[in-house]
Amino acid sequence: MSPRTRDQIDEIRKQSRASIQSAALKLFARQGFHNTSISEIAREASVSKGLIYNYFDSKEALLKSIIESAMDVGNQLIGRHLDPSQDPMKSLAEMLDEAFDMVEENPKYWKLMMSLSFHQDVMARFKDEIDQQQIKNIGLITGLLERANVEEPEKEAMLIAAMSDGILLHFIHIGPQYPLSEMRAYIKERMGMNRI
Amino acid sequence: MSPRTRDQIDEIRKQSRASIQSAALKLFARQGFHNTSISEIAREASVSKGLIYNYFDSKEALLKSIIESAMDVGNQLIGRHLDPSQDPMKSLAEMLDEAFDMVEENPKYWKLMMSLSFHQDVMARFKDEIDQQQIKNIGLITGLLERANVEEPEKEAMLIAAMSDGILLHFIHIGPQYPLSEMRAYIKERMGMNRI
Amino acid sequence: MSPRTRDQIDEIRKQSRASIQSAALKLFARQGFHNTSISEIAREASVSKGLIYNYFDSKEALLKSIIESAMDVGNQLIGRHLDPSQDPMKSLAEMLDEAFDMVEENPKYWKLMMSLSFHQDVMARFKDEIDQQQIKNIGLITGLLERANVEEPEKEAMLIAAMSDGILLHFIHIGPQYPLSEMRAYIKERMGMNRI
Amino acid sequence: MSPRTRDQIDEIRKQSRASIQSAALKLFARQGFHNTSISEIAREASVSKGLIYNYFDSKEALLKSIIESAMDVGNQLIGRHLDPSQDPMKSLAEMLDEAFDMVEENPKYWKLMMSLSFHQDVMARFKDEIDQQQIKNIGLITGLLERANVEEPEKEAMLIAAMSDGILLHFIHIGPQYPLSEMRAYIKERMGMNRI
DNA sequence: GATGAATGAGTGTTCATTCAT
DNA sequence: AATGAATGAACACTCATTCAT
Repeated sequence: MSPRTRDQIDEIRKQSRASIQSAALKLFARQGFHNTSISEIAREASVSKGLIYNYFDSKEALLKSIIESAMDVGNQLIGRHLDPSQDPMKSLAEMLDEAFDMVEENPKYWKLMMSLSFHQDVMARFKDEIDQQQIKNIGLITGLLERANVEEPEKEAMLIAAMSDGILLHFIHIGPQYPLSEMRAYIKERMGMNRI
Repeated sequence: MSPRTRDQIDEIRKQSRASIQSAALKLFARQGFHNTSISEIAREASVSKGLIYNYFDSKEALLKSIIESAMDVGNQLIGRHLDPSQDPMKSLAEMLDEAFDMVEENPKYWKLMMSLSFHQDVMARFKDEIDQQQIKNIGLITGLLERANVEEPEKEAMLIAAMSDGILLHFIHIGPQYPLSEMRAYIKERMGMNRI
Repeated sequence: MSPRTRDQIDEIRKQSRASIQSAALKLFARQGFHNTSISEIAREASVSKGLIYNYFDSKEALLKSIIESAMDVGNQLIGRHLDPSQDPMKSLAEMLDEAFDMVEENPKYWKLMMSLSFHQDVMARFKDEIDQQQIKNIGLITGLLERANVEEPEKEAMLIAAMSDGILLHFIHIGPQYPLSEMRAYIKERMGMNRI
Repeated sequence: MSPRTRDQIDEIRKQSRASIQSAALKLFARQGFHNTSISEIAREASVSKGLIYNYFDSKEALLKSIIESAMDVGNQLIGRHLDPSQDPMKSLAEMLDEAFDMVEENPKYWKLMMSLSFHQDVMARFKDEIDQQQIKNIGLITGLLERANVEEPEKEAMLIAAMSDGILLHFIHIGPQYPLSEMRAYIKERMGMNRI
């Protein structure tokens, strides 16, 4: 009956926060943000409605915390494939592989993120960051293609980016019956990433 | 003194319907279906709330009418270029041209539709219908590519579809500075539609 | 093409008014006042919504016109059975018969009227009149029973009134399978109106 | 600091529920179901609109709960007086006494319920249930009268039921100056319940 | 006399948020 | 740290009523 230590309290807080975020993500991804109520989240997390407001200022703040604590994942993909000592087409292929793997492993999450990227109200402060990342990606790919002596490196880069996003888009919309692996292989062959 | 003629009434109805649909599309695309209220649509269309229900049974019926219109446009576009007496790659090139023309001529509309397609709260209701159309369209393009003796006609068809949607997606995010015309030309060259 | 004569116009007006009232009564009786919309009445009368307002100031005024143009029917029943030269129990029996006949012939109408008699908002100005009529009826029956040397004429009058209204009430609530005729015969026998 | 105990919560819920039901009954009876808004009920119960939906799924569910409560009371009243070892006419007299007592002790409540029973918009929803109960009750009284060797037990049962409801109806219309006690005594005498 | 497009106040219902405990 | 009763603004939708024709 002695009071909990600070460490115990911190641990409890951390777990409560996490289980709320997890329940919210699950529901947001399944049924959208506006179509998910705080009551549902509370029920899913086996927690009272009131408790959610102990940890998050509002439903929107809860969403933002989810986005923020996961945005890094995407950001880190980029830097991992800049090794100038490696064959550029191989780098490109690996980058593509990793992106496809990520989406394939957690399609619901990326569906949610894509869907959210069109909500101006919620995403206002993230849109810029996302656009930046997009432009940076194109630039990076262009650089790789230049090193590979491709003829129109920028257009090719944009085409590869559009193709990849288009395929992921279709995968996200159509779901697991979309032949993601085959398309991944086909795009690499078709765009000359298998030269080695 | 006498009531309006049927023709007058029909004209009035047609215009009211259209302006409501247009306002609704604009708002649905900008802020999502669940996050757009009938009041907002009414205000945007400069019309009373009640009038919307003279023309559409429900908010959802209004949405459906918008989506069905867009699907019709897409369906007709493809149908116009299936003439079996013509060179299939030429048909494909014309199809692509017309699609890009449409987007270039009315970018706002297609921006809205594309944006709308990411709102899963919206698309859940129409997923089946849309999937059907997607499959049919892929099938038609696959048919053209078979006639053109392309090696992997189905994968190539899916790649072309993904590419088009990917370009459109980027156009939407990046805006008017996206080199849409150049990409159109590059695609046709890169995908072998300039053989003739 | 000559303008209609005044007589023709009057005839048209009269018929339009009547068909609106008739449609309204039908619907009010079937589904209640608040649950019947002007649109439904217009449809039932094969008339435009606007036309109803040419003839009646409001939905409530339409209801009042229906009640007023029919209230007389009930009021007239009373006076017809006061002939002091007739055996009082026979008068009573006849009065009862006529009341039962009326309700049996048009149960829906009387159901509506009873139902309305409890709506203070609509019936405010009719309630008093109806209550008056009730009290007058009791007084009249008491008089008849005194002439017939019944022991407790006022209580007996109130009992007969309560019985009659109770039976009609049950008939109205339960509908055509209620054995109205048998009950009518039984009450007359049980209350001594068959002495003759 | 700690959340309320379950007992405290149960007590709060019970009281809130009851005050909403009470306010609703009052208004439904006075002005009908369709003509009473949830806002009015909330105002009458000094409670927010939203709270009503914490306790009742819909306006109709609220109505149903009110009617079912009243039907329970009626059902239990009859059940209490069916002891087969007792003189049946005495049972009947006691039943009647208790019913009149109930009305006399809480005239407002029964006034409301009776008034409610005339709103066909309300009763349509419960007609079947109520008819069932009515038939069952008539059957039970008929049984008592058979045991008492009354000549036409079923008609007599229906007459007693009609009489009771008729008296209640008059009591409601005429108000407190209606001689309820005298009528009760007179009925029992007149219908042969004082044989003992 | 007659029409029906248009209005907007009002309805039942939902839900993010607050707060006493 | 945690609860859930309570709130009230917002929502989708209905409908009596108006008015230009």
